[in-house]
Amino acid sequence: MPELPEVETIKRDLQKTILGRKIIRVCVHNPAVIREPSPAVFEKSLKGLTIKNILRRGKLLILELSNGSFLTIHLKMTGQLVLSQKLGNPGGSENSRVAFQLSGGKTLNFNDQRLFGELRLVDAWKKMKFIQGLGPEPFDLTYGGFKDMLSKKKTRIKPLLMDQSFISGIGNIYAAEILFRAKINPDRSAQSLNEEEKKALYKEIREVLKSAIKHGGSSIDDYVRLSGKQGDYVKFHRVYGRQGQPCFVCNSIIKKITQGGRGTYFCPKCQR
DNA sequence: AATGGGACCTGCGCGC
DNA sequence: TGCGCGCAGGTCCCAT
Repeated sequence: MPELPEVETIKRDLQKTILGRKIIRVCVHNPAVIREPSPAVFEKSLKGLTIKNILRRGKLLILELSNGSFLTIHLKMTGQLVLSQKLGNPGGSENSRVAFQLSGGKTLNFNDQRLFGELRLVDAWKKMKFIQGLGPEPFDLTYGGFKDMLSKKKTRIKPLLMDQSFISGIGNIYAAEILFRAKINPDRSAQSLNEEEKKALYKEIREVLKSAIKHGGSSIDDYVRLSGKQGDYVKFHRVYGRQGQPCFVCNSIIKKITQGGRGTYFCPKCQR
């Protein structure tokens, strides 16, 4: 599911709504999503703690708690965080897997149809293996640094943009949208890009992600914001999911190919 | 180093 | 109507 813009949107939604609230009770409806510690310890340890801060690193959400520990949430493909007035129904259509009952009468539900999602309660999030394997945040990168990173890579540019150890936060939707706007064919090798193309890629990474955050992310399938409402960025998509339809720029037919087992959408005329 | 495939799961849409 | 197949915003692990 969510890539950087969606996770950032949820982070900002959480900051506006649950900072300073206390966790009254935790109900684990499906223990599969609790990766550490055991579900019973997870429930017990969180009870009574206050939410002090909300952070994001790559596609990972991090909730800082009043005793110095951290609740980390990875939504993977179908995870959702939804704040509601009442407890989520574990058998309901929203697939509530964990419910956090908060002070002030609201409940934060972690929903996840496919159970790929991962919740962890840890002492030091920066030491997590997942975090240590992450490449730089897109907005922290300088153009010079990005250029150097690209020049060392022989791999194809689209899978590379999705490689979290190369740059963190970009997934399948935004890799496609960024490459379309930068006019780069997804099959090109990273080191084959010329200066102008590298500049365009750097610029579009920032602009596409920034715009997607501004519009609350892309609601394809399951993604919703904390309120349960959809993000509005899909209307700005130019290629993702548009195979067989005409390019908005040149009217050519948008193609779909497979790269690294993932669908890749692009305009064969605009992207060279 | 790079790439492909499968695994983890559930549910949807499609063709027959 | 029903069944089987392919597919899905992610990541990890193994084989070549």
